[in-house]
Amino acid sequence: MGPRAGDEERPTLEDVAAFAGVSRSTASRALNDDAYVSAAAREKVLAAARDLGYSPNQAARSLVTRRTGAVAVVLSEPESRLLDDPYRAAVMRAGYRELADVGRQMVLIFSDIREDLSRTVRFLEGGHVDGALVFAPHRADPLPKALRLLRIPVVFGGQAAGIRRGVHVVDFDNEGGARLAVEHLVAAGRRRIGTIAGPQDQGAPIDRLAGWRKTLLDAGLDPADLAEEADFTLSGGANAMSALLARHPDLDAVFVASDMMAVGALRTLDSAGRRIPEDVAVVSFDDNATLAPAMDPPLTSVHQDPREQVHAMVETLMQLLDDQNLKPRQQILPVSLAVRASS
Amino acid sequence: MGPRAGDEERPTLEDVAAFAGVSRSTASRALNDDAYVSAAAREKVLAAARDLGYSPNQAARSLVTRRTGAVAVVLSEPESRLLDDPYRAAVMRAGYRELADVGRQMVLIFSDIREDLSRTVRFLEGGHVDGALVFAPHRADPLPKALRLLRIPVVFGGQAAGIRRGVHVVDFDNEGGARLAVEHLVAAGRRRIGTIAGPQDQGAPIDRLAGWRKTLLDAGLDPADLAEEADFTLSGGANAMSALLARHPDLDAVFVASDMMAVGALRTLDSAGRRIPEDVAVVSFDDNATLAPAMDPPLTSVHQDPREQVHAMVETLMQLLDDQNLKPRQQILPVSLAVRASS
DNA sequence: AGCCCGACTGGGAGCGCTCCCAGGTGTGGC
DNA sequence: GCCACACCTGGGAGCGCTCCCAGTCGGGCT
Repeated sequence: MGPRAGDEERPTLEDVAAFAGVSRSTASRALNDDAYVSAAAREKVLAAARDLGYSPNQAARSLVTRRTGAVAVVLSEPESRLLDDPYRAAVMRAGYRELADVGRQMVLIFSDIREDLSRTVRFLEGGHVDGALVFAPHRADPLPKALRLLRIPVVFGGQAAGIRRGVHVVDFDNEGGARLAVEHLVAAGRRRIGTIAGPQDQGAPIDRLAGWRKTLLDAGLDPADLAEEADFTLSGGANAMSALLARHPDLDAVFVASDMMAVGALRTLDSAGRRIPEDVAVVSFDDNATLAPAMDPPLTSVHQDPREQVHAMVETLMQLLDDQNLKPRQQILPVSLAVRASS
Repeated sequence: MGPRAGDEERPTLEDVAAFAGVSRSTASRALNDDAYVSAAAREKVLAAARDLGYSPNQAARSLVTRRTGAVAVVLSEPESRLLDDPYRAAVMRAGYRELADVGRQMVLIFSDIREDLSRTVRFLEGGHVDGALVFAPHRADPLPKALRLLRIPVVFGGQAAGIRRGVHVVDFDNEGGARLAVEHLVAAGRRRIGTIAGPQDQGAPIDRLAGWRKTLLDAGLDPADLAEEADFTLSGGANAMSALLARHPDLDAVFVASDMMAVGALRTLDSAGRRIPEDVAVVSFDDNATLAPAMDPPLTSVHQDPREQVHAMVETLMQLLDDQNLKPRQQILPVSLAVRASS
């Protein structure tokens, strides 16, 4: 009829009901497998839906149920990160899968740029999604605060540095992981143990640095001047390694706060003629499945499973959807050390 | 009132209208900046919306407009790919940005697994999105066919190998890119030019292999036995390189169908004691911004800009949304050669 | 025989929005 | 002076669905 052919043919629930010879209500009940539908009716409705190629109009449904079936996954990373951060890629992947498993659709949101904040908030407000999983916001990030005002169910992945209370958080034991790494190095007889830390405006890198420092002190070693901050990128790791090496040519081990930076560090060490692990032992963090074991030498790394984190986050969010008043809880997931040839 | 406090406070358009002292219709017009609203009324409505913290209910809106404002980006890649394929990451990023620029929300869909197909189709049918951008489907992929039946506007990114007609496609000149690469090697005096090809069930790798072969023949060189197929992964590239080297120790150049595989090839060549580019020149495809220039030595690579591709796809989709009967068109984007130290 | 209760069904209301249409007001042209 | 035609406004209908409520039917109890 109109300019667009084919569009108006989409059958509605009414059509299905008529075709099956029942009422709209019964058809709805059958399709949503409510109780109180006779087997015969259910059968007829399902057949009708199949024959007509019916699929429910989500807009209409969510208008009345006030549920969309979608969950936002918000990554508030600097632009550059996403391209080369395999951990975030794994998070996305896991988010998609875990949400699909509970019948929810993932809606990805990148919120790294200034202007994106208002867009992000507007989107979240618009009722497009039932809740949100928010990853690794920065300390300066205004997003967490904005989200709390919205009263939209939110679960954070990784500490929102600074905001710890009143929110749901699923994090790894970053400090404990760093401790594992450094204790491993100490046990191997290393004494000049440096670290390449991540950006100190995020929760995880802060905790990893703290873990390194405390463990050194506990072992009676002096951390002074042995830490270098980088930005989680390969080149950042390489540069930080150069700086450390320049300051401490006698360095015999380094704890790197991410696999990606460790790759850069490895490169620098190689150029500087250091043998790994004979001259300098390297332990990193993330234990990315495609990165850590593939390096030369394979990296000893603190293992954390993004899928496990996301799974816990989704679980919490689902509970939150059922009961908005669920009291805020923080889950700290354990990590382990995958020992390989680099240490 | 109900079990969930706070929820029912969300203001509706009616509330805004009442607050502003106008009718619902006028409020709607003001917010959607339709014509025929007095400046005074518009002003009052906007102020009311701001004061009440109003944001429109998308479900209600799209129920009547039959538009959701969302566009699906479908990646039908094997699971492993996504984690280490920086090109796909760039595509996602660009998709997000380009769609945001035209006021659309990106909804990511991974459709690599069997069971996902029906889920994907159901989702696309459910009216969640206005259209879809579908990337690099495999020859065996049933998705393209399913999508055509839906009559949902779709633009393909990269040839849906096999299906070329009747669909909108934005692709790069893969064959031309391979030609550029090989001609560059020939001009540099190379005579034993191998290739590491990508999976031959996808359009792009097929065309790249064809370009390599034809250019060799045109130069009077024999391509026989000099091609090795791999799966676009780092380790796949490394293994393929080993195989090539074993067959042809006198190889003096290799054209690799992706940056990632080239990284693997580089590693193998290095282990085998080959100097690059003195002994073996390497040219790859993708020219990934974070990968190609960062290698040692930096990679000569065929440059293609994912953002440009996505931009063209979004543009086409927008036209398609306006006019469903737009006649199918194929756009082939040009590529160039970024010459660096590896060749 | 009467009654209750559980199983099942259909109609109506309404979610929050956009669009159509009828109506009102002002301005210009004949 | 009146019509034509812009500009602007409000009410009503209705998008497709879910949920509530009334109602029917048939057994098992007292």
